[in-house]
This record gives sequence, structure tokens and C-alpha cells, in this order.
Amino acid sequence: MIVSTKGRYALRVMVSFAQRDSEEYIPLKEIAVEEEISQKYLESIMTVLSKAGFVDAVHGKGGGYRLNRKPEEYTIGSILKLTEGSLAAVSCTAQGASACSRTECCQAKPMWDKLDKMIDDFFEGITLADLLKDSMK
Amino acid sequence: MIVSTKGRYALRVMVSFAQRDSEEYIPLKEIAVEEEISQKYLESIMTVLSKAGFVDAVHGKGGGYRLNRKPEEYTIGSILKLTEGSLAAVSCTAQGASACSRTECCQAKPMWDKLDKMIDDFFEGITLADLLKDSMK
DNA sequence: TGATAAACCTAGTAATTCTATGGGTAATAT
DNA sequence: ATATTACCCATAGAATTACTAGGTTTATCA
Repeated sequence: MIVSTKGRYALRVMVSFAQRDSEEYIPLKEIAVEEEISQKYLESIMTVLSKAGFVDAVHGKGGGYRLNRKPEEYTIGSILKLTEGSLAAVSCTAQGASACSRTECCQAKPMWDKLDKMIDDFFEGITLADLLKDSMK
Repeated sequence: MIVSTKGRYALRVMVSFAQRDSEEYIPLKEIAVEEEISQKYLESIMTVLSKAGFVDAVHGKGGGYRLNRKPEEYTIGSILKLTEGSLAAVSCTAQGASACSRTECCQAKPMWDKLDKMIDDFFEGITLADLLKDSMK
């Protein structure tokens, strides 16, 4: 498993925002109910998205969140990397991993590196807008 | 993370066997010491490999394990799928996953399917022999 | 035949990560 | 003022992963 619930929730939320009026601020409660996701859990995800400048937030009554850019300007990779921390296929190659003592002689290392690049290219090549279009079906 | 310690250990063990005399039976203890992996943990992995017919086992003194086929006849995918159970990028697409209630309307489903296929093709296109050759560097 | 060495089996525990909850604080509109 | 909303921090519950323990069976060799 390379993408956990957290990352998938983040995608669903972003898709949900992308499908609405881009000007309007939507309270998280509305999204949580619609998507049947724990609001509290979503809050922690939104905070990350907000700090990274992916969404714009307004406090108080009438406030909520909205996207900061157009859907086509968000790659799936950027959203997932932010929320998952890393998309590495293997802990050895994850950033911040305590360097494996076998790195030098590891027969598999080149394979993991190649896979990581492939996965990264894949996710960087898809945008939020692509998901909306259903163009991948 | 798509491949856990278990799958990586399995690969290392298989590589280790592939690098030795293919006729000789090697006791697991030897591999465990060499690779600095818990022997007991390795045992559980070897049982899986043995039951699947990936390795041949002989009990008792002078016994051990050896590969059943040539290194080029094992795909990395077959080894990982066996030990990891699934290589799905997301729990939604993993076999045996309780069907997601959103499958029908999920915007991301086609993307996950495409990714799964890409990963599967990747691992099925590499064999144990390829890892030995260092040809990927 | 007895000692030894190996695979095999079952169960349980430790450790880690993931998911979610709880309770509060700060900001904003009405 | 009050209601509503984002934001913050800590913690608990759940699930998975990694590993350990102890024994049983099978085979070899002296």
C-alpha cells in the first residue's frame, strides 16, 4: 500500500472543492457530511493543505475553505506527497530514512530507485482537473 | 510504502540463494547470519516460499534450502506478491478488500487501476537474474 | 540407536504506524 | 454577545508489522 486513507481523503476533499463554485468558502462540516468522513480527522488534513497554501481558509461564520488555484494547477503528486509525507515504494528510499547499511551493495537499490521515479512521474502527470474529467476511464 | 520488510527480506534471501551453487542445500542459519536477519523471522518467510514451490527444502543434518528454478525464471513480482499478499497501491483496489461503497462514483478509481497495472508490469518485467546482473544501475 | 541439525508448526508479544477523538482557543460574521 | 468556523495539541483506539518462543517432525551421521 502506497497511499493511505489520509492521502485518499485529501484527494477526495480536493476533488470535492474543485467541483464547487471556486469563489465560495465551504465549511468543512459540509464536506465531511457529504463525503462521510470524520470531520475531526479531516480538520487535521485541511490544516496541512492550508499551511502549504493549497487552500485558502476563512474563520468564523460564513467562512470555510476554497481552492487557491485552478484544478489543473494541482498535481496529484503534490497533494499526496504533502499528506503522505513520502510516496517511496520502500522504506529504504524514503527521505529521512536512516540510511540502510547495505545501500552500497544492495542488489535491489537501483530497482527501487527506478520504481520511485516511475511512481513520481505518474502522479506528477495527473492533475485534479484530470480526475474531474473522468478522462482516464 | 508498497513493499514491507517481509517482502524485501524474501528478495534478499532469494538473491542470496541465486548467488550460490544451485545444487547445494544451504541451511537457513547461514543465510540469516550473512544477511543479519532474524532466523526465526526468516523461517516464516521460507515456509511461504517453500509451500509455493519457489524453493526446495530438505530436513535434517546437511539439509537446507535451494532454488527450484533458474534465477531468470523468477519474476520479482511473483516473489513480492507471494510474500506481501498484494502490491496494490491503495486498499480500495487490493484483492479481498471490502468493496468500497464509492466504487461506482469514485473519481480516482481509474487512476488507481492504472497505477496498479503499471506497478505490476514493472515487477513482472524484472527477474532475480536481472538483480544479480546489476544491469539496472 | 542415539545425538545432532535442520525444516516446520503454532501461538503470542512487542513495536510501530494509522486512524480517529476530545477538548479547547482564536478569528470572524451577524 | 453569540454563533460559527478554522486551528491547535494531546491522546486513545485499531490495525498492521515485525519479531520471539517453544516445541515437533524429519533426516543425517557417528
